[in-house]
Amino acid sequence: MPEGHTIHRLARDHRPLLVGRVVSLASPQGKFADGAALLSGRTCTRIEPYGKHLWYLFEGDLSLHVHLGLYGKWAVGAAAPPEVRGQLRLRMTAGDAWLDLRGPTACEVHTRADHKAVLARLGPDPLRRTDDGELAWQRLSRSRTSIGQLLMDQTVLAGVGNVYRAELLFRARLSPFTPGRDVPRETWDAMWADLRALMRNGVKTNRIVTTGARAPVRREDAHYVYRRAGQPCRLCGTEVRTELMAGRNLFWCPTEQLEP
DNA sequence: GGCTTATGCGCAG
DNA sequence: TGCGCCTAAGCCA
Repeated sequence: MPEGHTIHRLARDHRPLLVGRVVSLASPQGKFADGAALLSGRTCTRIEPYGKHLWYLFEGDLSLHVHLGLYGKWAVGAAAPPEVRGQLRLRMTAGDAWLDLRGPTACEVHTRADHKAVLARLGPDPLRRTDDGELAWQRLSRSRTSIGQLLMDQTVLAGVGNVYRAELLFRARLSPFTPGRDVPRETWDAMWADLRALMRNGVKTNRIVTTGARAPVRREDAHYVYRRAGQPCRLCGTEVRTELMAGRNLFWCPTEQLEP
């Protein structure tokens, strides 16, 4: 489930397998053959997540840039890697570990300049301790675009996807259709703080749970509104609604979530 | 086993 | 605005 928390979790899980080690790269599918050859045999120095992007830095100022998109997935294991089958974009091996990447939107070699260029167009990432919501506020508080769309705009905020969007707005009791510039400052401050807490919990548990349900959380108890169209709102019983907003399914409760 | 759906995003038009 | 990427889980039979 690749929203920002997934990417930060992957970084955390992959670091002990790769950082400080010589890594071999291959692209059985062939689509990344040149890049794999270029990076193979180098030592991985650092793994850096930012929003939904992930960089594996190697010596020589080159990095592997991965964006999972909607379908991308990593599989990881120790000892003998499984027999290659299907479309395997990238296999990395280091020591005992193997890491297989399938279906990513982006898997490419970045120079330091490429890396910087991507970072330059991303908004603050709630999962980065030193980032703060001020930059996002400057953008959204001047925009007539709906808060529902702004939250998904990676140049405003990095790492939020469709699940966090829907759940954050519900928890703030804010209508997704509210123009950015009509969002009260204190509402935004509370949303930023809430988002940080939600996403940190997402990294820890490797899933998105926003209802405060206690573990073990059943899938149907994990969210307030996301993918609950037609079901009763957990607070007021009103049917949760859905509608396409900028090509993505939006979910909200029309009773609980009002414009300010 | 087949069909539907999806947490993303760049591109054509 | 709609399509294509390309994968896997969830659902049905």
